[in-house]
Amino acid sequence: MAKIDSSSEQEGGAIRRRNERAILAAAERVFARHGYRGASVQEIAEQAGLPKSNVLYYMGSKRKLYVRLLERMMERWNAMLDDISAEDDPAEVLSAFIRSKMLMSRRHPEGSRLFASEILGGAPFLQEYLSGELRDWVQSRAAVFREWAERGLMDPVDPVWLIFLIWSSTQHYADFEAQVLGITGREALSDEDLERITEFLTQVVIKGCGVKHPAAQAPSERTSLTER
Amino acid sequence: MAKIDSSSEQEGGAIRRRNERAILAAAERVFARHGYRGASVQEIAEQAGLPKSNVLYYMGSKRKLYVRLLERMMERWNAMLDDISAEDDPAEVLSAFIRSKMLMSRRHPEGSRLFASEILGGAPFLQEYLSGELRDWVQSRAAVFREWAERGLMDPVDPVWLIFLIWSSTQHYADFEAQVLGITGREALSDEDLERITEFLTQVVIKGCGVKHPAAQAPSERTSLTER
DNA sequence: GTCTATAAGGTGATAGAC
DNA sequence: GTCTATCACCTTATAGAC
Repeated sequence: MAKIDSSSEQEGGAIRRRNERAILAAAERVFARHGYRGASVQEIAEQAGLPKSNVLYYMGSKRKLYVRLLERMMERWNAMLDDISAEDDPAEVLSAFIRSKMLMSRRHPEGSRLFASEILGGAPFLQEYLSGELRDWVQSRAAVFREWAERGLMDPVDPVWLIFLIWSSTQHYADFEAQVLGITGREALSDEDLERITEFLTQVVIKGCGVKHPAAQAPSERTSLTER
Repeated sequence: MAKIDSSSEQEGGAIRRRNERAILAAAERVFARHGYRGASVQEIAEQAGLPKSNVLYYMGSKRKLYVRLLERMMERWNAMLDDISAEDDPAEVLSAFIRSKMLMSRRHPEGSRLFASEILGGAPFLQEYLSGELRDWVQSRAAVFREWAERGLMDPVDPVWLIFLIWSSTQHYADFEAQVLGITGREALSDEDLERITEFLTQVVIKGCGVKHPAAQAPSERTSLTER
């Protein structure tokens, strides 16, 4: 994958850094809302408080800007995906997995929607990533889940469908936010709501997959999957 | 307006009906892929095998065409949403719910993605529907779920989060099809795959929410299969 | 570095020929 | 009923003034 130059080094002045940040934030919103084609550089520029040409000057092209946003989102994603091993406790790993995904929906809803929009459109820019890097990640987790099942630590569910279940049910609160708010009649979901939902999803997944709790072991501090 | 009336007194002749069908099918694909703004009437016309002006002649405007597609999808949705009562068996109702949603993803993937795209963009055309009709539907189901919980037929989970869980995890296979195929390395999901996924989701939800099986099992505590 | 002006082409919609 | 020609506008991108 292409590296991400975080734009903060070298010749980037304070102005450039500030403008780029504003453009990226605005672009994430606009692309998330209208998709790649539906988004216009003009609208991005307006939301960033800059003239249109400035956006193209900094980012090169609409396409490059879009790819850069996708890569930034993939980096956030990767930063979250720690390694696990068959020696870890299934309940803890699954719980941390769900929690970190919910946190991702909470902290980067526009990024999540940008990603969703890209997938919805057939993933023209991400097909390589999906069938390469991400597929490998899923397969390695699946192998661990299968070993847990063999050891009788959980039911022999298909690990891939389980991963999709966790992804979809957590991303839902970012991607379908408009629906969630409309149906619940809320203006926004509170931290407390999110906590309740996280607990609900964790319980359903762990209980639903027959995950055994380690008999004599208190839940140890396992913070590698959770942010902060 | 002189109308050539050939063999059909209904609104629109055979040609019109055929063309409208082609336009609706093409438009659903294009809107699903690129969103409302990103879709062009030109592309819809090409995929329908008609000149651009013809699409606008039949449908009035891009906007009307889009709204018509959303309404058609809502109709399909409504046709699926049977009434339930607290007297029904929870396991059966939840199982049927999941199965019908999976079938919806299977039969109308473009419609599902069109809907998803609309929600992703903030649901500008559907806000009324979400906070009105659909909200009422959810609330009435939620009331039934709560009564089941009070009767001890299932765990006291929040019904709304449960409905979102079922929606998200089933729609995932239509909306994120590109991701699912990329990761699984398949060309398409087979009927058998869908059946397995349906069974998996059903099991996780029913077991995860502690839904009791009606006739076969006495309500006494059986801790051999589920904890607590 | 920053922004105005403009190029080259696509957009939704419509008028009017057939 | 059907389709070609056209409208005014908006799109991305660039050239060049300050």
